[in-house]
Amino acid sequence: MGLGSSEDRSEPAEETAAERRPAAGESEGPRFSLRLGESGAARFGALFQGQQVPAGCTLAREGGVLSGLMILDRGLVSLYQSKPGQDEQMVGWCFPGDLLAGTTVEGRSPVTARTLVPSTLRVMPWEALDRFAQERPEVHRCLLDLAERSMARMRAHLLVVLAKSKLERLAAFLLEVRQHGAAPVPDTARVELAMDREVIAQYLGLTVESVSRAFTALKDRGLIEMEDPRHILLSNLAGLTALARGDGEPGG
Amino acid sequence: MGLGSSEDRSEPAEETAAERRPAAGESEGPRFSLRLGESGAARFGALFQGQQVPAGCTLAREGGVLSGLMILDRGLVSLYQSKPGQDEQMVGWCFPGDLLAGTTVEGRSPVTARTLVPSTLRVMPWEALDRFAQERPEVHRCLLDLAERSMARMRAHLLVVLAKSKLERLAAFLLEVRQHGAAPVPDTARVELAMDREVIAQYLGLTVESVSRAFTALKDRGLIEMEDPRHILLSNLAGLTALARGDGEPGG
DNA sequence: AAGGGTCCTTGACCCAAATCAAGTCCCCCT
DNA sequence: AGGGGGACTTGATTTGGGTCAAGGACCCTT
Repeated sequence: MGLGSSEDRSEPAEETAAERRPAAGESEGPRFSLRLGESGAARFGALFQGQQVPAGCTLAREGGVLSGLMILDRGLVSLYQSKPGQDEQMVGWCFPGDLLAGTTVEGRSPVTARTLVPSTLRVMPWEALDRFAQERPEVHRCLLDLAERSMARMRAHLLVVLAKSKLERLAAFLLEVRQHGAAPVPDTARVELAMDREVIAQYLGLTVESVSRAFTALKDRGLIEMEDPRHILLSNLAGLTALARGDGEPGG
Repeated sequence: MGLGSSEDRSEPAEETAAERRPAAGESEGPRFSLRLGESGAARFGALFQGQQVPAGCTLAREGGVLSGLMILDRGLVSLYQSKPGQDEQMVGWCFPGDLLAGTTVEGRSPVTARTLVPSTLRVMPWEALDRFAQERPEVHRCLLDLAERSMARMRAHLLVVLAKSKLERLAAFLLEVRQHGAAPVPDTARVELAMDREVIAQYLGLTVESVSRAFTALKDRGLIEMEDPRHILLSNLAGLTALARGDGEPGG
């Protein structure tokens, strides 16, 4: 039960740190940048327990105690905040390399975190983190970088939601997914959506119907093609980017 | 010019660190919590240069290099991000105690920061911070706390903007201002707005007209009274809170 | 006191997105 | 293969907030 939350969840496959310890610089290692140098990075990585969890499982609950620092290594996690009264509201996601659970460093999670796809977590219990930090204080600096990354994404999200139309929002969303997706080929303009329309709608501050119409509209404008609802081909990246930035006039 | 940005700005009154060094625990000291213990806090505070800046001056520019860590000690700062094409979009504020400029720790500012009222900044150049951190590595931990605080506020903002109506947004805004205002009396339900309707509108993702109508609507419902546009009496805090949370039905 | 500016409010109208209501497609289950 | 259900799309209608256009209140200047 080394996971961050002690709440109910489907059974994650347990693995020891030793089994998953990466050699320094190996591609299997954690995907966050460490700035600790080779040996430091290897040792930091080794302290993490890698855990695999299935899709749809809750990693942290809003207000719940976290037993350690969690970093997402592979997969996709969505973050929710409860709206008193109604159901919960999605407020963001974690991509591989992100600090989980809204990057609280100790204590209680400010959000509920749930996997959207099967994911791998690296978990470092607080005591281990403290021990490591005494030896390599730069760890905190590096956590700050991760926090900054989260904030940058939140600011971008806020910008989209505050100032953009339905179409612009969806375009921005697709580009964000493409950017942070696992796709290693940078000019591959095909994204796989790990989430359903409902989740996208919540993220963008729209309704499911509006999202669906926005997809259709983008398709009609020749900016995307849909193989199926979850597989989108961004056939006009430049146009999509212009639209997302809000400077592209829909002249037509 | 020890200020964070080397850009043009109105002349801030320069003061030496010595003049403003606070005694440990003195009320004049920096208002952020340090977790460094008394002596540590005092030394950290002493390293900061206190600087006073007038209202309306730009402390950091998006993409601009910051010469040091800035923490807002008194006053109010708004943060903007540029929307390519159009003018800039407000994305948040800093209240006293907040890390400035979206809490980047080194390098370039992700946002433009501008004072809304005359403010006091504490500035720590990077070199001084590094020196201090070698001696007291906990500083980084404490910066992480500040970052977490920023993120919590951003999440709350996102929640408001994603899921709430005009009235709910304004109610949430008023409560936020009350909470973070300088008012020392917790049950005083009177807030002074340091910003005009335009800034409020940008923050809430509305237009000036909608904000104005929302003020009027809150007044008509007996939730607030307006002495003048900048001085609001929250005459029904419970009702306002219920509205902001979205669970209060506007029955009537 | 008159004039002009800025900020705020109000009114009339319009439009983008929400809501309500069917469908359609696809997958899974038996 | 047939049936049921969830996810997605589409259509019709409503509505909340945007837009455009006047006012009003206040301040600052002369």
